[in-house]
Amino acid sequence: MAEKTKLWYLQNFNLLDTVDSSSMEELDRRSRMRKSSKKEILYFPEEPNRTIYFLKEGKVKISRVSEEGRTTTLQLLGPGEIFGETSILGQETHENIAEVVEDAVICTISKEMFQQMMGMNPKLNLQISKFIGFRLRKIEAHIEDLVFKDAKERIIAFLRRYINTFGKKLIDGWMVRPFLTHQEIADLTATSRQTVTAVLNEMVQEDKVEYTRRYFRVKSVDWL
Amino acid sequence: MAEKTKLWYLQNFNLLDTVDSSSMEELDRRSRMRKSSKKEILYFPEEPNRTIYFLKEGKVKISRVSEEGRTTTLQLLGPGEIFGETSILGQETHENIAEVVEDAVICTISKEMFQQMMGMNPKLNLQISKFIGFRLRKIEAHIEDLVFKDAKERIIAFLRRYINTFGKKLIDGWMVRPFLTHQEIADLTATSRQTVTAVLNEMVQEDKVEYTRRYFRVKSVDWL
DNA sequence: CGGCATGTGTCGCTAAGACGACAGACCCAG
DNA sequence: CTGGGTCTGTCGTCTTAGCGACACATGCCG
Repeated sequence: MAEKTKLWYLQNFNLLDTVDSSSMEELDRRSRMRKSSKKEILYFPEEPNRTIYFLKEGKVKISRVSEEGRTTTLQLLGPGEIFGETSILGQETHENIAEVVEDAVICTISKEMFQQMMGMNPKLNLQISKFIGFRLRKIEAHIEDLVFKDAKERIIAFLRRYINTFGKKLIDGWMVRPFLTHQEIADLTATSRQTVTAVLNEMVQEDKVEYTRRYFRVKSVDWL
Repeated sequence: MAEKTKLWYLQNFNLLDTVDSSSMEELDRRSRMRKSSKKEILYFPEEPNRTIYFLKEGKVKISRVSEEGRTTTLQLLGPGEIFGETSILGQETHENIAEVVEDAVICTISKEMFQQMMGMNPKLNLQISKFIGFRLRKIEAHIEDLVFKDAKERIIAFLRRYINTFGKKLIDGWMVRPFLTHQEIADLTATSRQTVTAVLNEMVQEDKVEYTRRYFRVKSVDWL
């Protein structure tokens, strides 16, 4: 099951790879590219939602802030992912915040143009459907984590995903760089900064892991 | 904001209403209808996912069970709603359990047929997109509740939604029937049965609410 | 109509984990 | 190279809510 999902994911990871070259060119023509640096906010809740974003480089986080000011991060996105896809699902205003967390290169295209392209290109249409299905599953898995896992398990599950998505495999383990702050991990896992610190250090004690502010290293290959 | 969502929801509530009559007939021809009684399971996790379900009457719950046997309910669906829509989003096996919780009348159609119809009918296509967007928002709101609200707030928020969706307005309040068991509410809100009992009785103390095993009544119109 | 299964009400215990506080480390900008 | 802002490590405290236990109510079915 895990195997299957992984394969499926890899096959479908980069939406744009599977689009035929003529559409690809059209997309290229019709979209705009820009660079955004860390801390830039791409959209806020309540803002009109008329654009699809393709993240080429960097990282973007999608999050929510409660009325009392608490923050939770719904997703951390890397190169090859898209976001703002709810605009093509009839959602007229944003409900989340999109913030660049690592200097990014982003392509944008208006939902109208994109919908037009989808209409002419069944393959693209299919890809987008699959992508949305994938996102739905991801969100439901997030709920499952929140309900069934305790804080420590959530943090570890997140680290696994993070390493798998953004890390590099070494002979003797895995490495990710740059690493996140404890607060960022806390927001991603709905825990507190202090708990993240504690769990991380416990893993260091157990000699499973090593980290500084710059990198995070897993000392075993099969920690997955 | 809440107003808008409500309106939007009502406009789009019954997917089938907005489909033009020729497609409607076709759908009617191609789908199968059946009755299912309480406790019947429509699908389990891991089962192949090749069908769209239209719930005409009754209630169905979509839930998950953890490895340790804990249960959480992701959604409680009523007449006019559809489920199993992930089949058209490329999800090949189910990840949730669909169980009838109130005797139901359900139409089913194979995903292939439905996709074919969607291809020929842009209006239907649009409706389904909106529906999926709506579902996505609902799930994200669920996460927000889990992260930001405490047990009591989640229970109350759920009761509001439940009353709004399934209740009838009275001169002096609202009424729903039949009512859920405390355990069912607990599963829906990721709390424990005892906590639900406590919260419910606290509301009875405060004279806001009245209930038996058969019905639940809110004693004020503006409890919404 | 009586008994058994299922649901409710209420305790008291316990643990998880949030939070504030504060010291010390780190790191970049000036 | 140094100082201030940010991040980390560690305590102790406090609250929330889950859980087991058990008595009682309800109601369904034979």
